[in-house]
Amino acid sequence: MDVQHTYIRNFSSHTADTVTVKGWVSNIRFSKTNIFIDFRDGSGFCQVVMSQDVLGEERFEEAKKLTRESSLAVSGTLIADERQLGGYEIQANSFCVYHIAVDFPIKANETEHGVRFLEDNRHIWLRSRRQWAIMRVRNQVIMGIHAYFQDNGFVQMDSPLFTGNAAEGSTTLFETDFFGEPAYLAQTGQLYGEAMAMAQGLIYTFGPTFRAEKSNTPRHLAEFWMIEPEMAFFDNDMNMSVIEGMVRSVVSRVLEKCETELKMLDRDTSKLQFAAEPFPRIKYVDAVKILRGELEINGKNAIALQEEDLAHAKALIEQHTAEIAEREATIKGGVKKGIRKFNEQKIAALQAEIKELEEQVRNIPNWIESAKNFVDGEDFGGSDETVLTRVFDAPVMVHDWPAKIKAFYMKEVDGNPDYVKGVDLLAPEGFGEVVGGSERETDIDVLVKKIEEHKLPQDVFEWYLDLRRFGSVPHSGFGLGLERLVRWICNLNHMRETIPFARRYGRLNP
RNA sequence: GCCUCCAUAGCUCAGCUGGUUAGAGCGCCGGACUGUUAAUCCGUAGGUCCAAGGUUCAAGUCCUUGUGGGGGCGCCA
Repeated sequence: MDVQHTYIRNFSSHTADTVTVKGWVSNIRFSKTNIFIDFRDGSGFCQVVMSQDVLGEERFEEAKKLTRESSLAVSGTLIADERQLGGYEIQANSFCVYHIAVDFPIKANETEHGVRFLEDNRHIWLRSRRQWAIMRVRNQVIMGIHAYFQDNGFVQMDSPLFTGNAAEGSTTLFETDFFGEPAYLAQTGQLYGEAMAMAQGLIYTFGPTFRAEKSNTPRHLAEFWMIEPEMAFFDNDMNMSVIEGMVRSVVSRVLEKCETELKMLDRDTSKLQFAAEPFPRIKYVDAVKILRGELEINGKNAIALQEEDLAHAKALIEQHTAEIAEREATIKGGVKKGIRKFNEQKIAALQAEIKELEEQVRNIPNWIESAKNFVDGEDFGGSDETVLTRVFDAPVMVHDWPAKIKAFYMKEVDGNPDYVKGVDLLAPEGFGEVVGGSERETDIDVLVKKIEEHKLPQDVFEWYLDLRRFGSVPHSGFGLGLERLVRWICNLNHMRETIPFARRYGRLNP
């Protein structure tokens, strides 16, 4: 690629003294003879200094007209400076303005805005540091997934987005008009993936998926990107090995390639460094026992841990409240403005934290009740996943689920047809289900029986049944939610930040 | 779909049991100062208090309905 200017990310390999960069003003500070610009060019961030001494009075006056998000090209001397983010600073010799931006609505500190305002302004919110970092991580997650599968001999396939029927019969689908016939936007490509796996052996899909449920939660989108590998001659244990291998590979790639981004996101990366031993694999029946506090893991009791968390949250609230009172007393005592401001900021931060803690104090008792009274045979709720994963340090794989709460195509556990060989990967820190998969039923008679039991129309599955008529083999696969993985790795409290333009219940624009 | 909280300046919020002319911080604009890091200091401008109806001598504040939003639950990747 041949370009005339330099990208900030390439500064470390840049040899000449002078550079030309093209980009935008992220933030700007004026002093009498210097202007300091937080400059961004898409590839990174760098401080640009414009001095009256260097530029001359006339050009310096021009530079004073720059505003946040104005666009410009700058040529100048590249100076290594450890104090600056990225380790460099540019002393400008000349500059050329493309456009002066007027009244950019988003503040330099995006956390001062409400979520509604930011999402309404998503098209320009994407420019903020935090969103820049998230999108960079997302990019590495995507490339990491491709790399893992490609390196292991998988073939990428695209499954259709229009389907003539609801595949699993359970979820609500978006209906569209397909030349006069009703058609639905795909909620999964799995059945097509199975067909392709019988042709290519190892395949994976990577594409958009649509769910029309009116889910209004931080972990649901109406349009999201799903990765669905399907492996011929793989049983569910091998399936779990693939899940673990892929997740480890992607997470370590992000840790390696996105150090700056994760730092910008203030991510505690120790939580993403898993021990060498395999991710715990626990059967559903044992997960239920752990949840009810009847089974301990490494001396950890799930219910007791929640009670500890609750007590801890309460103690922290008291501690913060005391600190706020103390700081308020300091302010009332009459202090210099700088000190007053400093204390006011601390108080605001503490109050925000208290708000979150109070949310926990409200929620945890419900979670404990829900976990204690969990009914064997039911599906886990969001809070149950949080309580369950709390006793582990790594992601957990829960397998061998009750047949009645899982899809028709899952293979029965040998000698125990009430359970099926499904597996869910639950991420730690309350992020919940990231992967759902299973070994598929291979016996056509069992499959036909299951289709009947699930009250699904057999005729639309005839092509799928053909896969069992001609060389049926054991095979497995899973679905990975890209945005859920990004959310967990970046430690985001909502899915709306994991994708450039979120499409979810109540949000279609911009 | 259910539970719960909320809607006040461009943005984030305060406004107590109803009581004269509705406040702050940030941003904008003007000025001062300054190798600055969310710069700092001084000043100006900026409001149909979500909508409709009701209670009252008096409503940003209380009641009803509607609309929009946050958080939790369900459905799941």
